[in-house]
Amino acid sequence: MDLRLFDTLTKTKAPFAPLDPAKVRMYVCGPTVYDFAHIGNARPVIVFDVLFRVLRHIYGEAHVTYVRNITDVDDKINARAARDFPALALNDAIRQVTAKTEEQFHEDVAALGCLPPTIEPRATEHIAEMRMIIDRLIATGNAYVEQDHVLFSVATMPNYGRLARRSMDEMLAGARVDVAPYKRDAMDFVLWKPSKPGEPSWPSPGGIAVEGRPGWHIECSAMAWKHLGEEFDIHGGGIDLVFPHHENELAQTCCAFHHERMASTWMHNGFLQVEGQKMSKSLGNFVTIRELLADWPGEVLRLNMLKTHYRSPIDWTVRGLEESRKTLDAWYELVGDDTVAGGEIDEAVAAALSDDLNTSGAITRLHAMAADIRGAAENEAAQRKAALKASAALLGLLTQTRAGYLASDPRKGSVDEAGVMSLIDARLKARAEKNWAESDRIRDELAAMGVVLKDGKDANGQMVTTWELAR
RNA sequence: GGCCACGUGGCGGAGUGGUUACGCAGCGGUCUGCAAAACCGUUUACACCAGUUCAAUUCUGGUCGUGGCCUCCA
Repeated sequence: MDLRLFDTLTKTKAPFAPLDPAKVRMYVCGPTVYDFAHIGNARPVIVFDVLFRVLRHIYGEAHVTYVRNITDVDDKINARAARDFPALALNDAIRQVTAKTEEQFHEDVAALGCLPPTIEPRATEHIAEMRMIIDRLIATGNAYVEQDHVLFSVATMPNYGRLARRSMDEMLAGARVDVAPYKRDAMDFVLWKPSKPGEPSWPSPGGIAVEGRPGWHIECSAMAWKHLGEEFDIHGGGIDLVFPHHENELAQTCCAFHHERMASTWMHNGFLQVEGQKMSKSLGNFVTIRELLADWPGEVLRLNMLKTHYRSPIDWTVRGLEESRKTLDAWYELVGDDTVAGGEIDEAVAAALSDDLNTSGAITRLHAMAADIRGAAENEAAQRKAALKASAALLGLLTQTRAGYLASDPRKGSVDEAGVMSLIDARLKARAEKNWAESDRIRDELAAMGVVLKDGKDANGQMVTTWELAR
């Protein structure tokens, strides 16, 4: 399985060769924990979960380290803490906000079928590493102290702008940033800044007397360095992070450790729109994972996300979700609960995923595999079901039992199952007596409850009626 | 304003210099007491205009449209 990945830095798809195949290392920028994650936040989590699974498949579970950080130092967190816990001291309030939000995030992404990362570091636990990197940058002349701030001097980094593919002139031409008085150059960015009274603060680097807190970009440089080293294999995140966040991380890490590269491959997922419009609170189409999970099984959200290639923009629509649910309903009905374990992963599925995570290509192949099960003899069908499950699992799909999947459908709770079953029995009885009027009346009654009947025959030719919720 | 990405049939969405993507929906059929489900079959495409080529949806240029970044938003 030859993995090829698209690298944002070179804008080309290239064969992936880990620095050390015994220790494949990936870093993905995680959430800032101040509120429920929205469906746009879910995209990188799901996309890089698929990559994590593919890497584990190729190199072995023990040989892949996936680091996804939690940003728990941030102005928005401070604001939220002050708003929600006015009675507490700010630092205690912040802990309340970050602990609660982190737990919600973990619940949400687990429902989306995402594996926990190998390591999930918190920014607040890596202040010492940030100070160390900042002091190194000051020592090398890449950073300077001004009015109790530490700033990165962009002019000292000849390649600055290469990830975002823009020159300094271009950036200045389009800049709408106010140049702060402590900046020597308009493009310089903050590594460390003084804390306001009551805000979280730590002893500052660079010999600054007052306490302060880190800038955003330095957090990721520090956490990636601590857990993955000076150079590692894959750095991922949303495309909006390319500039300035990743550009600045790259500058910090490369200058501090004297490397040309930070990560061998930079990967960025595309943006998500909702019903054809950009998601924003003012448009009222801001949709959280939690809200979607109230209407759809988590796995439906996952499949819906993976139908589109990760670099393409995706339009998140109810119509698309309905289609995704229909597909999963059918697949789960097909494989059932009695699938034998240890199925072989289909080569075409693996090949599609190794081609820069072509998830739609892989899903196409899953459809074909499902069709093959329908036509197969019973003993062969069992094998093919196992293969379908094993192959889908590489995308984190069909990882549950059918019962587990059905139970994850929030609509299920709205129906009285025992009542439905007794109505079905009554209808079968009426049918046996050829009382079609009564049979149809019961069918209509169930339909009014949103229950659709499916008549079939079992192996002995006996009439069997199953039901599902209206689509 | 500067930089960048993308535009495939009713919808979603791969891919390719010349051959059916696939899924959903629709339509026809089998089955059924009638339906539904299932199964079989099937219509519709490559934004626009030029250029390169024997041949372009696929390469090049332009136009229009959509989206992203430049405002610590994935």
